Amino acid sequence: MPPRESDLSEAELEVLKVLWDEGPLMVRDVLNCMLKRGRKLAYTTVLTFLSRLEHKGYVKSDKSEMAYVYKPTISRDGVAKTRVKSFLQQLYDGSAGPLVLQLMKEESFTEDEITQLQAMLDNLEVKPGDDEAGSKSKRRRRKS
Amino acid sequence: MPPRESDLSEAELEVLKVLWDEGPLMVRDVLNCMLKRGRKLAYTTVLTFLSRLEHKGYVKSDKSEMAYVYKPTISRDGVAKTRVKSFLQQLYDGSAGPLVLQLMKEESFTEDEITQLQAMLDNLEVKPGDDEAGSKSKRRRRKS
DNA sequence: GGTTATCTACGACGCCTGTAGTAGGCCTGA
DNA sequence: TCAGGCCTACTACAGGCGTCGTAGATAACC
Repeated sequence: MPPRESDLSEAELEVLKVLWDEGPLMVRDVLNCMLKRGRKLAYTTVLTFLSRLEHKGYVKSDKSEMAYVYKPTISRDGVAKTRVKSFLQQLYDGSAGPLVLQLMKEESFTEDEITQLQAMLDNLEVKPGDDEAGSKSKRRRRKS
Repeated sequence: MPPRESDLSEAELEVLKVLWDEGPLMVRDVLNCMLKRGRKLAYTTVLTFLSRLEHKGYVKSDKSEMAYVYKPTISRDGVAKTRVKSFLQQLYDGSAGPLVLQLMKEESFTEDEITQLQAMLDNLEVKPGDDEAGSKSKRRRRKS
């Protein structure tokens, strides 16, 4: 197997984030955003990251006016999904349950998130099939 | 900042997993476990990983009988926590809500997990007006 | 005792990553 | 027209990581 799957490195991800947040940008704009975010680096470093990202297919550049404008080719959500998947695989053998449980135990949530969670849970509990027969004992209350 | 925080690489994590699962082992045993798990590599490669892990302080070795026996110095949970934290930081700016929501949406859970989740949620949802003095944040945690 | 199987210590190598310098091209204002 | 800027292409380099190979020490066996 190849030494390493061509994935996003940490620095590359940061650049992508800027592009997601601020839309298509020229190198200098990306640099400025990074600086604004407390990330100190050189113009050419940013250029390197963008080139590598383009090489890997994560951004596309268009020559417009003076300089190239870079724009992501994948969505933040897409990346998030992929990374969550592989994270899950890495640490929990692919099952989400333990992670969620741990997060619920260790982290905190907004009222809003809690409400949504409750809603999803209600939904989950009723969804796994209409087979009311059998294991209804395990089912928990649904919202009335 | 240093090029990279001295963290666990992917391969090193795999080795650690073996040690967590199987207890203190000698190099050869670790190798055999890895092979059993479908990870093909050379004896010396495993040795390298173990040495690096020891150098980083994640395992300790004791000379017993013929060969060194390696044993983790951190718990699986400890590592999991750290990594979840940094993962959260990387992708969701540190807040767990969005991740949990996404997981709930995309992944599936066992009855048991759902039950536990519900229980935790119930715990989270304290009655209105409780307010543990000076509610500066709208985040909720379980009572500890 | 010589051969064989282990184990450990070192070194090596190529790829990836973070970070940047340099050189050459093009635009612009004096 | 020339100096000063800004832009891109190319090169570099050190350190981490995945993967081993080799050589010396040690134990075990015939």
